[in-house]
Formats: sequence, C-alpha cells, structure tokens
Amino acid sequence: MLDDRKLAVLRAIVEDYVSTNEPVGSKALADRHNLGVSPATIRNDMAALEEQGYITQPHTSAGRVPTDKGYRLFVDRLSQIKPLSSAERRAIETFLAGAVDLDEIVMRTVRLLAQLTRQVAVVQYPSLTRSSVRHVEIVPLAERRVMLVLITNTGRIEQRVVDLPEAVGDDRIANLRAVLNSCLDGCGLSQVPDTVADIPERLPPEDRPAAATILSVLLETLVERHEEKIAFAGTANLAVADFSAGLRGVLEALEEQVVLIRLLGETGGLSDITVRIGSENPYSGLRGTSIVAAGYGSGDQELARLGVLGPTRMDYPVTMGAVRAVARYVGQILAGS
Amino acid sequence: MLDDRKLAVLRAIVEDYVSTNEPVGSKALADRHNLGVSPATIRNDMAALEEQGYITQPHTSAGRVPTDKGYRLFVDRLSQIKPLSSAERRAIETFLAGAVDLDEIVMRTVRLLAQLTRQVAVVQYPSLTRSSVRHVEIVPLAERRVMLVLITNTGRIEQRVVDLPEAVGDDRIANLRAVLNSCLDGCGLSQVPDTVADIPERLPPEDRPAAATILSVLLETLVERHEEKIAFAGTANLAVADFSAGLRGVLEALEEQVVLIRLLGETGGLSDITVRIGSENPYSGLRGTSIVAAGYGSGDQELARLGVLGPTRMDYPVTMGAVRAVARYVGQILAGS
DNA sequence: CTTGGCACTCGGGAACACAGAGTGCCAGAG
DNA sequence: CTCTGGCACTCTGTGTTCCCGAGTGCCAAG
Repeated sequence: MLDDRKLAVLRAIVEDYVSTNEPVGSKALADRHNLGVSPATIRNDMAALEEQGYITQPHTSAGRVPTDKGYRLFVDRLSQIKPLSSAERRAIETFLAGAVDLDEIVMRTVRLLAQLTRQVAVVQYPSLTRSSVRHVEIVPLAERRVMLVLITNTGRIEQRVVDLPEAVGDDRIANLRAVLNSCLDGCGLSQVPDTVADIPERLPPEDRPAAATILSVLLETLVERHEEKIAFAGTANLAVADFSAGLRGVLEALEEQVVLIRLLGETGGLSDITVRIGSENPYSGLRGTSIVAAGYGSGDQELARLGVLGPTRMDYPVTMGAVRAVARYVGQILAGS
Repeated sequence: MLDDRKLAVLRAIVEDYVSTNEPVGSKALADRHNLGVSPATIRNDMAALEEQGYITQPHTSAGRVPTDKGYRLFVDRLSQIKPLSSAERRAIETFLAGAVDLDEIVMRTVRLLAQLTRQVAVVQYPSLTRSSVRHVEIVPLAERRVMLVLITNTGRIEQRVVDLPEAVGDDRIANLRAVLNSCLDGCGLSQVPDTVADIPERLPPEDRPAAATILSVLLETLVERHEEKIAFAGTANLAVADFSAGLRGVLEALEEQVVLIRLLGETGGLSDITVRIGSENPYSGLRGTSIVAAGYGSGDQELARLGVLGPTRMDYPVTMGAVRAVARYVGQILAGS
C-alpha cells in the first residue's frame, strides 16, 4: 500500500514543508532530495499519498502540504528523536543547577524549554498527590488564628490561614505540631487522610476541637489543590512569523489552566513522549497546533508533566529531543535537592 | 493657545478614535458631537492641533489620529476616571474574597483585572523589602541539611535549602529557631540585616558556625529576591482585533520580568494612577502600547504595584477606573488576611 | 472668527491581465 | 508493470490601471 519510496516522499515533504513553510511541489522534491526518480514519478506517489489522506493541496495546482495524519505517520514511523548537542546539554545542566528553590527550578525550566524549542513551553508543578510530607508547621498569628504550612518533599509549599474555635496557647500549639509531624513525616500525601484520622485521639481532650479544625483545613488543601499549578513561557515565539492563525487559540488555552493540564495529558511510562497533532487534541482552539509533552520525575515516579505547544508544522525530531532532555534533567535536579 | 473649543475637539477626536479605530474627519466630528460649529471651523482647529503635535494624519487626506502627546493631554486634562458600576464592584469583592492564600489572591486579581479591562493585566507580588517577618522556620532535612522557610506578614513565603558545616541535633535546631524568631518576629525585612548581626552572640559557641551559615543564606534570600515576582494574564486579549502590530513587543516585555517591573514603575502616593503612553515608556518594543498602573497596599504602605498594558488607543477613563478599583480592593483583602 | 464652496490629494477596492509553479494524464521506453 | 518526458490545463499571487469617495487646505464672503 505504501512502499518505501512513498514513505520517503512523505518524509521529504514534511521536512521541506517544515523548513520552508511553503507547499512543496514535485520538482522541488526531486531537486533537494536525491530520491533517484523523476518528478513525474514523485507526482504519482504524491497522488497516492493524497488519496490516502497523508497530504493535501491548499488549492489545485499548488504544492502539497502534510495533513495531521501525515505528520502522525512521520512522527510514528519516519523520524527519530534528535538528541541535543553536547553544548546544549551542558547549557541545560548549568542553567538548571543554579536554581535555589522549586519556584525557581520551574521558572528556569520553562524558560529553558521555550528557548531551546523556540516555542511556547509549559511546565506543571510537581503533583501534590504524588508527593509526600516533609514538614508541617503551625505558626500562631493571633490568639485564635494560626497559619498552617505544608512542605512537601518536592519543595512545594502550601499555606492556609486557619481560624480556631478557641484560643490555644503556644505550648499547646507546639505539642500539636509535634504530634502532627511525628505522624505525617514522610507520609505520602494520598495517605494523609487516613493517617490523620486517629490524631485527635492522641491529644488531650481540650485540644481536640482546635486540632479538628486544623486537620479539616489540611485535608481541604489537599483536595482543592488537586488542581495542579502550571507555568508557561515563550509566548513571544508565537508572534513570530507565520503562526498568527493559531495564536488566538493558543493564548486562550494558556489562560485556561484546566484545559492546559488536560492537554499535557497523562500517559504511561516516565519520559516517553506524547505527541498530539492538530485535530488530535481535545480542544478546538488548537487547530493547527501540536503538543509535545513528557512526564518528569525523580526515580521512577512521575511527578508531573511538561511540554511545548507549537504549530503542527514544527520540527518534531528536534522538539522531542529537547523535551525529553529537559524532562530528564529536571528529574535529576529534583531528585538531588 | 488652545482655547476651550480646540480642547473639546481634541477630546472628541480621542473618544471617536478610541471607539471606532478609524481616523476621524471633520465632518464626522461635527455630526456626532454637537460642538455647535461647522466642519470648516473644526478643520481650522484641527490644523492648529496638528501644528502643535496633538494629532496627526496617517496620510494626506485621511482623518486625524491622536498622537501620544494628544493622549497625554486627554488623560491629564480632558477626562476623568470613570468609576465602576456597583455591579462590577460587587463582582470584584466576591471574586477576591474567595482566595485562600497569597498565590491565589494574586492569581485572581490578575485575572479579574484582565477581564474587567479586556487587556493584559500585570500584578506584582507584595514587595519583600516592605514586608515584615511573621515567622522563620528551620526544618531538618538530613543530618547536615536544613530547609529555611521565611513567612512574611503579606503571606509570602521564601524557602531555601541550606547545607550546614556540621551535623546539628534537633534540639539545637529548635533553640536556634526560637532565638531567630524572638529576634525577628515582626521585624521589617529591611531591618533584618541589622537585627541579625548580634544573633550569634546569643548562642552557645558551638552553634555559631551553623547559625552563621543559615543567617548568610537568609540575607542572601532577601537580597536576591529583591527582584520581585510578578504574574500576568489576559494575553488572549492581545490577539483580538486591531492590535497585531504591538503584539510582539508586548509579549516580549511580558517575558522580561525586569523590564516589566520597570514599566510598572514607582510613583509617589498609594493608589494614584500612573499612565505611560506609547513612546513615553522606556522600552522600545512598546511603541503603540500604553500602561496604566497603580500601587496597592494595606494601610498607607505601598506593597507593590499592578496595572494593565494595552494599545495607546484604549479607553483611558474606564481602564483607570478599573485599575484603581482593583488596587483598592486588593489592598483591603491583604490587610484583612 | 466663522462659514460654504471648491479644487486637490491620496488610499483602497474592483477589474484585469499575466507569469510561474504545479498538477494530471498520456504514450512510449525499459 | 513501472518509470519517464512531454504537454495542456488550472490555479494563485502580483502588478497595473482606474475610479470613487472621504477628507483636506485655502479662499472669499458673511
């Protein structure tokens, strides 16, 4: 059905179109790639490819352009991820190594990725649900008000102000804090609800109302923040050149965190790469936009995802290489801190 | 030099141009505004206004368009801030009231502002230098490693991982924490360096090396994070309609935090509004873009600034009204939490 | 100082022609 | 059966020309 030469033609079309952004014709193909056959032959192959929906012509008598289906085939079977140059690797390493806290790691990562790919980069903060408790702090603010601070092993911090039902002295707060920490230290956030259940019993009866209030806020935090936090950068890359069409939709998607998180998607293995091409992705504003995403994490645990958005006519091998590399390095950095 | 009628003509030109986005001619002006004079008279006035640089014509025989100087005059003398409708006020209040922590306050604020003005909104996080210490926490991570967490009265949290010169037991850490907090509680961040100087003396000699390390990281945090954090939203509003020209520059500015912070600028009084029009602002990418900004804070202390970026041909009275209102409400919310 | 009149300018849209790139198809060669 | 060269055909994009209309500047009269 699709012999090797037809596949080679498709690959050539994708590559040429990506680099020139102009519909590519049979003659140009024959010239630029040495396929060893004449333009006429290529024309026949192109007709076949078009027949099967891999390419299309914007109008009669223009060159061909890959369809989403064509890109899909290209990504799946005709290309391989292009590793970064060693200079780039070093640059990533030193750039990320300078980060002092989680915010900065994420910030730097997202910028790095935007710069490497010259597209819009998106990084999801390490998932709360897959982290564990490193420390819980209760800071007295006023007589009947405390601030609850939760620090996770990924460096993420959540804070809440809690109004207590009654005044609670500092020493009782300290006790509460100690009990909380001894129970929760190292506990996976998803286990917190269970673990927390029997804490009131360990406390003197007079502290239980306050503890209950604090614990309910703690649980609330975990649930509400199930919605994940994300950062993005590189929107200026959208304005460049030929992509004014999709621009609107992409900007809108970026502002809709929910959509964006859905777009990053979830897949199986850590650091295998998801590519969603144009109409494949579940948001109508992104016609003409592709998403290349990967999970990152420390060890073999996926903490969250990151990726880039760009026009369907992007350089997939390079983009995938950059995404993969950045995902790996971020994982390392997180593991090390 | 500029009599009342000429000013009225200028005002009319700005208003018409803002609402239609088309150069406005003498006839249209005479029709839509009852200036009580004929088009010919208006033409003379327009000639005078052009002479003095308040308006300009894109090409011979087109209507007039305000220059930056024209907008400036309009903002300074010909318009007054338009207060929000009470429905809008209520909406703001309820929307902001739902926020649980600083991140969320900022996030909601910036979205709100973007939505109200239909432009790009920018909010600076409460300045570290003008906040004070609410609590300092030292969390043991490993034998020779702790996490330092600084919580300010504005709800902002800074964290750092510190490697200690030697192992320090939990009880000594606790003591250190107690001393630190008793010294620093309520202390303005700008006074921290002075206050911190004599802390080592209060500690047993064997703890001093560790304390010195921690303190130096603390000071470092204050200095480095002098660079402020910002959030923005509403970039999708850029893509709409007629502003594709400035788009590139604005997106670039948004990615350059430093530039952006400079743009928000600093002025005197809390909640008086700064307007920078087109070429007035110190970044060349923003030709054709204006910035409306204001400070916000609790009490009479300016904590930070917020504002919007939009085309010079924006509706200044409305935009200024929205910025002022949002700034006030944010101040209130921060004071209350 | 204001007004109506008038000649002038120029941008933008419509109509048109044209070159060039690209295609599909066909008939002949390997 | 596959490849190739040739050829007629079909478009788009571009450049040209033309004209309309909006808007101006100037002037002379009220």
